This record gives sequence, structure tokens and C-alpha cells, in this order.
Amino acid sequence: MNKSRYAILGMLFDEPHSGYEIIQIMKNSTSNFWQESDASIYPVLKKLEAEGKVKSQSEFAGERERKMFEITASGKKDFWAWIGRPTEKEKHRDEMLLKIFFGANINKKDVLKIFKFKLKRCKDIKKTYKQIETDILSKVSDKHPHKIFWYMTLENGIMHVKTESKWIKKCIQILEKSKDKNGIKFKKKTFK
Amino acid sequence: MNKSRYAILGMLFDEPHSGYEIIQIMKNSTSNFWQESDASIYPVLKKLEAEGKVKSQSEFAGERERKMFEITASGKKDFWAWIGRPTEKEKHRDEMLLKIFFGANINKKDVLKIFKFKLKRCKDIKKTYKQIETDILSKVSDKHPHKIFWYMTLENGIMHVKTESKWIKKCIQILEKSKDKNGIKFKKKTFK
DNA sequence: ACGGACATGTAAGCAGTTACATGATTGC
DNA sequence: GCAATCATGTAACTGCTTACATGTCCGT
Repeated sequence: MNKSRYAILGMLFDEPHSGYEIIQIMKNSTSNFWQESDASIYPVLKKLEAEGKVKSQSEFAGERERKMFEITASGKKDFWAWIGRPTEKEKHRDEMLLKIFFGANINKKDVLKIFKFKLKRCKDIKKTYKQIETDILSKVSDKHPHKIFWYMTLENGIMHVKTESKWIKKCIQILEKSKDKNGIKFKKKTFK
Repeated sequence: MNKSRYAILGMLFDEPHSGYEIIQIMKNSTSNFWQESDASIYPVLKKLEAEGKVKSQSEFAGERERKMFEITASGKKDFWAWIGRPTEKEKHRDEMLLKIFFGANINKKDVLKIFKFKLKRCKDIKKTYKQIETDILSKVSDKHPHKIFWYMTLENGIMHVKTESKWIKKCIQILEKSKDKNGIKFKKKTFK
């Protein structure tokens, strides 16, 4: 339970939230660059409470319980300590790039299919981002201290998805111009 | 053992390699978007062999063994089946973006530190990419069927790292222009 | 003689996911 | 009356990493 705890601590920084709320907030705000599976939130919260980083209090709406968690002073200290530590390099795996890397072993049509499939996904993502911008971010007051940072993370997503689209289009062009290299066979070493 | 197997199968497509060689090749070529820890290669190779996707033959240089693995027809079939399947969305976690998302709870100086730290890392990565381009890629013959695809994956890295740098510089500018919002305090809800 | 690269593996552990389990409330 | 959403959790599994274990060969 290494990084999830800081995501949760950060979510609780301004005001108390229930586990369920944290899940919803993450889905609507950080899912672009940070997501936890639903089930993982509750055990982490439990552990954080045991360590005194958060404290909880149950609210009831009728019979239904809502356990609200509040960050403690010790939790804030942890959060800031994390902020101060150098950000670790993330090992991000890109399955599409792996496929493209092996492109010479795939026929051209299939490579193009991979590109076009991804391009479509990029378009969808771009649309989602634009929607977040108009539906959510633009409605937040400029005085809201978080707004500038929420905007930054969104902008990061927009810029990268545009870059990805540009790269794909460039690759498609290169591919379509290139003669099909299927004729040029590789000398294959095999034993037996 | 889900995706690693295809990375390995792909590496063996043209010619047999030992586990150790695969590790080296990955370090020098796909580490940008795909990496496996050293220890993970051997068990996967073992499993692939048990499934008949690769077959091995030991070579000896004196006492030292080198187990060379060759892909089988069944392995190639698996590889192509993977190529044909839609590429899964990857959940990539970006710790820096998470920190920035919580920027309102951090003092401005520390946010700038996070940006500048990442900017330096971007510069280093860019340098590495350029080195790969001049030291390795430019020396590969244009007729080499893999070259075009190796170039594409490298170009992807270069474009994204440039985008990231651009984004960071933009964010730093925004931050430096903005008045320190520390005065505007958030109404904090706490219980008790 | 010794460190570093070459070479292959095992064991333990952990972070995170999927699937499961339970039940209340709201809206149609 | 039923589906969707609200709400909290557990259990089992899996994929991956870290650390360990062993030994050879080569250059200085």
C-alpha cells in the first residue's frame, strides 16, 4: 500500500469524505492519471485509520451508514513528506507501442489497423476531456484555489492525447508511402 | 503472465535468443515503453516452453550454458492472435500529476520544485533518446525491415517528452504569474 | 586475485484486481 | 415491485518485484 494512501490523504485534505465518495471523486477527476479499483479504497482507509493518519465518524441517513473520514495532523505530515520526496519514475507499459515495435513481423494492413484503432480511442478521450472542461471546470470559480491545478492536469491530458494523434497520423503516412517490405525477407536463424 | 509472454515471443520472432539476451535487448530497445524485471523472464520462458510456444536448446561456451529459445509455429500463432486483439487501455499512473492535482494544499515553492525536478528528468530522457538515434538507429540499414518501426517507437518517446517539457514550462509560467493564493483559505469542514 | 559482466534460476512477498457478499434507499 | 445507485466490506488470486542463490568467464 504504497501510493494509494497519498491519493486518499490528498482527497481528504480539504474536507471529510466517505470511502464511496472518494471513489466517485477519483472517477470524476483523476481517473485520467490515477485510478484505484473500488475495492482497494476501503482496506487502505482502514489501515490509515489504524495508523492514526485519518479518523472516522459514522453518519446515518436512516439505516444506511456512511463512514466519514477526516485527515489528522499526522496524516497531513505524511502527505507533505510525500510531496517533498522526489517523484519516482513510473514504469509505464504501452501495449500498442510494443505491437508497433514488432511491426516488421506483422502485415502492413494489421499495423494500420492498430494505428487506426488507437486513433479512434484518442478522439474519444479528447472528447471526454473537452467535456470535463466545459461541464465541470468552467463552472468552478476562478477563486477556487484548486482550479488552476485541476486545469493543469487536464491540460496535460489534452496535450498528450493531441501529441499521440499527431504521431499516429505521421506513422500512418510513413507506412502508406513505404513499399510493402514483405518481399525483403529476413535471414532467419533456426536450429535443426 | 499476461502480456510479458508476447513481448518475449516478439523478441524471438526473427531469431533464437537466450533469456539473458532478451533481457539485454529489452533494456536497449523497449525499456522506454516496456520493461520486465530480470527475474521475470526465466519463469515466463519456462512456461512458454511447457506450452509448446517456444523450444530450447543449450549451447555451451566451455562450461557456461546458454539456453537458446526458438519460437514455434504455435508460438507465432499466439503472437499474431495477440496482434489481432484490440489493444487494451492501459491504466497508467502518474505520480507527478497526482501531486500537482493536490497543488492547492502545497506551498507554491514546493509545487515549482516538483515541476523543475520533472523538467530536468525530461531533459535527461530527451538526451538518451537522441543518443539512441545517433548511436544505434542511424547505424541500422534502411533496408532492415525493423528500422521503420523502431524509429516510430523512438519518435513516440521523443514527441511525448517534448510535449511534457512544454506543458511544464507553461505551468511554471502560470504559477509564477499567479498571486500566491495562500491568503484565500478554504472553508474547512471538520467534525468535533 | 578480484571485480564485473555473463548466465540461470528460486523463494518470498506485496500491491492491486476480480469476484463475491450484503443490505438500504431512491426513482420509475 | 424492480432496477439502479448508494454503501461497505472480504477472499482469493495474479502478476510482478526484490532479494537471494549459484557459478563461469574475462580483463587487469
